[in-house]
Amino acid sequence: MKLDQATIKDLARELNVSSSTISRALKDYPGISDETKRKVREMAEKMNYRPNALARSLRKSQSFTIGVIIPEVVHFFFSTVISGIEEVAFSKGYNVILTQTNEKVSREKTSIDTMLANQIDGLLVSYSKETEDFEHFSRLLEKNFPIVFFDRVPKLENTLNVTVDDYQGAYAATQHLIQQGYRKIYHLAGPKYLSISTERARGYLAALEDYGIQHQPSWIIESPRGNENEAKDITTEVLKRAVPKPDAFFAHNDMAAVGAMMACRELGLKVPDQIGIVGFSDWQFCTMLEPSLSSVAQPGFQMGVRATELLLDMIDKKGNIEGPKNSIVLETELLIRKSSQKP
Amino acid sequence: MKLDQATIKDLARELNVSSSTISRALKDYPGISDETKRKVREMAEKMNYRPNALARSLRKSQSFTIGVIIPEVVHFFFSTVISGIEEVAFSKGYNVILTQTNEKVSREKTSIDTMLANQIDGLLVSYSKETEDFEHFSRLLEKNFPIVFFDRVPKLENTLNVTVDDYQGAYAATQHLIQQGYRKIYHLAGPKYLSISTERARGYLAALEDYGIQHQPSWIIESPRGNENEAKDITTEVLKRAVPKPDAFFAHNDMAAVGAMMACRELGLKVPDQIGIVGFSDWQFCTMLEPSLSSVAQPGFQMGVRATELLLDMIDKKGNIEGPKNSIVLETELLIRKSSQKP
DNA sequence: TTAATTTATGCAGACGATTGCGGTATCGTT
DNA sequence: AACGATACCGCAATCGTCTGCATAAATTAA
Repeated sequence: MKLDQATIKDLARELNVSSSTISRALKDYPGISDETKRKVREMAEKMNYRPNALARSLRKSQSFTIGVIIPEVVHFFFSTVISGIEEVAFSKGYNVILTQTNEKVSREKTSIDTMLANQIDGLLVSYSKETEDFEHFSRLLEKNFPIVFFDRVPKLENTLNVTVDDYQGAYAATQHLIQQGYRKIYHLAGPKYLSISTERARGYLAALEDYGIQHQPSWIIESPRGNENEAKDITTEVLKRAVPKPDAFFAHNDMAAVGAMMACRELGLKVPDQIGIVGFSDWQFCTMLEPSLSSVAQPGFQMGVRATELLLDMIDKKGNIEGPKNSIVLETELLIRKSSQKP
Repeated sequence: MKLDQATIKDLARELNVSSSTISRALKDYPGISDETKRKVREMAEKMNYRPNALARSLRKSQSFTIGVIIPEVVHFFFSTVISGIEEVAFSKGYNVILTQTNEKVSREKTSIDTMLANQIDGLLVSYSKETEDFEHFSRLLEKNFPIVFFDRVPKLENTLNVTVDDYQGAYAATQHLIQQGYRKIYHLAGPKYLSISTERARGYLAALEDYGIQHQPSWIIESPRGNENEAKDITTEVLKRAVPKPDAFFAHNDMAAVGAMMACRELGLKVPDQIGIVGFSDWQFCTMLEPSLSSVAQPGFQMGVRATELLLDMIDKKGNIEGPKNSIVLETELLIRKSSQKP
């Protein structure tokens, strides 16, 4: 069970040199003869030596591991972010330890605790929907612990964030609906305390304003959980009772958009003929649906990449008094498909 | 940047006792007075002491961390497995470090290496599509290193596996199509060297045989990558040229099923009226499609749970000469939706 | 030939937590 | 008064790796 790996000491004993020599030879330090280095390397190969990362981390008090906190892996968007993160981290010799919070603050906190206990060098965070108090983050930030937030960013001063331009994405989506001739455009919004939600709502409203579309507060309907069933129920209600009757929906995510689509289908309303729909995130299934779902694509992989680059940068220049913190905002792309194009 | 955490020594200095006492007090060992324990706990609280998991792991040569290797997080199925894994692991005080191979053996190997360097106590593996040689696993298995394979299991002796009953699931799906009156049932198969693929193909064939359906080898078409575009192309070809013309498809996964559905739509063939379709895995989008896609559901969460339980069990009874190895096969469930029900 | 360098290696003490083995009080017993 | 039993606690080594400092040998300079 325990695979008794050879240690530096074993190599030392075998070659009749000190463990310091082994250590230095393996790291190709100066002051060790080429001959010795060669012998050490050969023996290491022969004995199948693998360094003990724990011991190394303990000694150097740096673990070369970063922690990643995300709400849920099932979300297509987050899974692409993960790929981006791993890509950069691995290429720079860092390990990634990942946990999902399942949208629970409690899990978020314990995860951070165990990650810290494991001496992670930095943290990438997209916090849970439940998180309204950021004390468990600010506590770390005060001590200058490297954290980069992505997608969902906290209302804190002086944090490094990587987001997409939710405002712009929402604006473009809404603008597109308007240009297609839709007028009574309702918005299926996300939870109010998530920055991404409010940004998307802002963009939506701005577009309506800019195009002089008369609207009412009741056009924004919260669909906090953002899954298709919830959205379907809500949309059905709206389609039945709301005045004026909506002729389009801009949803804060694709699941909600699908919910709206399902509601329309059940009520015999044709998409896109009678009702236009645009979602957000460009999940895989968008192109599978009939009609295919227009959506605002977010560069998940890119987000992972940029966030990790930022974080590793922070970690590297530890001593360095932090320069100007440059948060990053990535562009979105509106993908126009059938669900929002009037024939 | 470095959040100079208080160590046991700091507590010891502060309280004028030895570090051994601190260690024992915190672990509530006998032989330490209640008074001392109280003081230690208070001081630990006050100084915000967090044990250094690395040091502990090094000393105990056990890291309380398990490694998880999966092909891709984007796969709905795997993301649910992950949740099951985390659930059990966390509840038993284990950490999880996860990496995706992106279906590449090379990544698989390096991941295992760094995980071992980090002294993981065991490994949960679903290997990549590229993996045809299992030497990097058998090497570890020989040394009795705890590994549990899930979903995709290797052709090796004496391994612990957790799978779903792919054969049965495929059989049920095919049987269902037959009972609905479909006769020319083609199979969109996965890569031949994946056990899950061959099992599903076996179940499919068995059902055809049992119901006395005449069939040909050409009815099984490989769609190795298993995504919707590949499957769509393949299916289009088949629908145009194959003799006899298929009246149903049983796909080895849902993406391929969607591809088939898209092909039918483009060729003006009605699902389920003219063509019946059943997929595998029950991705989220199955219910979103029109017509909704029948699929064989796999208990991903359960699989994660059981696999982790098995693994932790192995880890616990390390010394124990292993008893009979009991692999686990979980039941699938055929979810009948519109795509396979003749009107 | 001797002193000054250079080159190659070893010693020993961290890093933080754990633990076997002892040591010192304190108290009760005979 | 002397002894053993308890109850508490400390010493020191250990896990595997790294590294500042010292040391020895080999080389060069003077």
